[in-house]
Amino acid sequence: LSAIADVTRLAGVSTATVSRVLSGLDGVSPRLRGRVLRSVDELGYRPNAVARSLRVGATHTLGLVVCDVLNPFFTELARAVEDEAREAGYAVILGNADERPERQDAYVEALLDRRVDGLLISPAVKTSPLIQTAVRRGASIVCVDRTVEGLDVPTVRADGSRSTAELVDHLVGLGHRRIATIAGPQATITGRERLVAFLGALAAHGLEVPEGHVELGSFQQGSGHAAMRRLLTLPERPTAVFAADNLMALGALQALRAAGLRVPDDMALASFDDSPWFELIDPPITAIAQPTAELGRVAVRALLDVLAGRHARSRLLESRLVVRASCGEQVAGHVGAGVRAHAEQELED
Amino acid sequence: LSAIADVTRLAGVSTATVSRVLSGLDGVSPRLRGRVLRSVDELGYRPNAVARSLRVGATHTLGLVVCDVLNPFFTELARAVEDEAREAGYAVILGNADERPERQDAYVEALLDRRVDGLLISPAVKTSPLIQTAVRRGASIVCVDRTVEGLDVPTVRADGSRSTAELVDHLVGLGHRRIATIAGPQATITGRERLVAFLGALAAHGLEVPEGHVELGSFQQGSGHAAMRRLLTLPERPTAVFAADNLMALGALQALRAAGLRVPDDMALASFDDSPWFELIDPPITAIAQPTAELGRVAVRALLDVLAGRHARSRLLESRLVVRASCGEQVAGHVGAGVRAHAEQELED
DNA sequence: CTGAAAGCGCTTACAG
DNA sequence: CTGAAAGCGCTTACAG
Repeated sequence: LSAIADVTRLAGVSTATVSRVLSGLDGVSPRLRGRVLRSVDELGYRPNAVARSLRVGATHTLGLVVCDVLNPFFTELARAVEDEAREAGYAVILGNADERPERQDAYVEALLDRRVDGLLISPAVKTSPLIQTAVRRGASIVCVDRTVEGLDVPTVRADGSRSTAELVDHLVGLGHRRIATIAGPQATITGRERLVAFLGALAAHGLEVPEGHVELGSFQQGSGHAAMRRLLTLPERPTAVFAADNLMALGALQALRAAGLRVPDDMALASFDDSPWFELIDPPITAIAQPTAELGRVAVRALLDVLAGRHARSRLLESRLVVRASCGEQVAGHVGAGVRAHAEQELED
Repeated sequence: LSAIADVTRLAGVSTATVSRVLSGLDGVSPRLRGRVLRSVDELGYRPNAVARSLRVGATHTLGLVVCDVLNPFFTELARAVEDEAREAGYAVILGNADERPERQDAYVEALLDRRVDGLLISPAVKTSPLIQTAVRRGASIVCVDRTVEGLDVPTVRADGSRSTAELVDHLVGLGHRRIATIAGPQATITGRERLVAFLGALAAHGLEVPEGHVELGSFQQGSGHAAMRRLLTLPERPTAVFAADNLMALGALQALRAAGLRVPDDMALASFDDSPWFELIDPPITAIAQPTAELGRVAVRALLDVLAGRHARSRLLESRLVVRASCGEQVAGHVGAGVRAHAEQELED
């Protein structure tokens, strides 16, 4: 691999001139410019971005640490992030926390060591001393989907409360009274928020949640499977289950299939996070759709704002209920009113 | 952010000593070592990996360029790559070619500029002059899933021919005679291989493929949808369709649903690439499963071999047919014989 | 055991 | 318009 010195030698100019030509600065005579360009071409010279980064103090690289790359929600998010970042001239290094705080922290550290210009994190849990001190030391960080408690950084997420309440209305409207949930980890804001909204909405209908009707999962597939299996052994079985994410819904469905139970007759099922597969299941699965790609794009833009020294707002996008058949016969026109497509409101300012 | 100079100042030692302590080299007195460690701790000093990389000529970072991150196959692959790389102390920068050659090349260039130690590529198309010259200039590259023509680098992929032939046997055994395919791009080895195997297997059964029964898709969801719609308008409609990947099968299924057709009675469907959703569809979808995660891990190990100057073999893993109900009533014991779980054979050496 | 110094490959004031 | 030189933050021979 050739270095700038090879070019200077071949072109008979100084490194300053080579650098100026390649940076597109003017103030270089056409003659020298031509010689530089020809030499660069002949050598196939490409500037070393590592050296450049050290010198200019920026890597034009963003870090993205997600909770679980196997979760389609985060896949789609990552894709949008990568897309938006690329358009702005940034590469992105991806880290997968696998829902484990220590792995998340290891990634945050590795990315910061590599001097990424900014970091996009969907924190595995609500607390992270490491992230706290990183921010205090001046790291540019934006949280997406989830927040870290007491951390003063812009956060981009979708509200889950409202659509969860709509979902409960939908279920109750269809006659369900014993509604269970497979909740996410209560150490995450999304897991917590969805459970609180679920319980609150049931209470608003005067419904109590019996012992054992709140299962705590890990947001991963296996935990959804196990939780549904436990729910099925309950003496007073629920008639409907709300899974707090995509992957747990998948696991729950597998458990229902394995038990030979039919949806929605034996058990209604609804999920947070939509999936293109849901409409192909028989019956199609009712779900709450997040504006996933938009979350990613908005988060990147917020991070770019931070990097540019501009003020970046936190943003709370809307999620929306997509009613299909998995909770029972649909009452015509029942839910339409509450549904707004990805409208958005602000958290702060 | 503090630099090594801050530590030397606080600890009253030279940069050499700080560097030695942090690199875990011995030959530093306990007294100085203690002072360095205390100062590092107090400052929260973390060595700048960019500077280190420039000095030692290695970034401990791998690049991964995949065709399409929205494709679950590549998601799972990426996850395995990231996992295996992390265990070896490497971070991975992810690039998404989105099945577009020019975007792939842009990523390859950006990653090489950033001096990744090695590059894992699943090339969007069979030819890439850029990759060719990169290899000639000494870049460490391993191909995964797909190859580049005439490129002499280790390649890790799964054989699709054998299981595709098994699938055709399965279809013919169930009485299908008019079998169509939604093939992948013929400029990719996987797309080509699967189509060639499909046509070959039909020929072995004495079956011809009528005009219009070979649809060419892009490996992406929309193309599967469009292709199935076209197949449905054919005067002599096929009774079975083989989709050359996951996403096109998803699109095809959506088209069948939209047309109100039942699987397998109105149309049998099988797919290359398995999905956890397939067993939840009614009927469960017959598919060819690749050892995806293993492909990723093996590819990383091959790349690490290259980086270590060891010889790395190309590897051809086996894929396997997973018979479910989407092609018709299953004849008991019919396919079992040909099925081997992820056995493997070598391409070279 | 310790430090002064060179050097990785760039960019960018500074001087001419 | 051009180049010599400093410096980004490290590591690593080299000398003592």
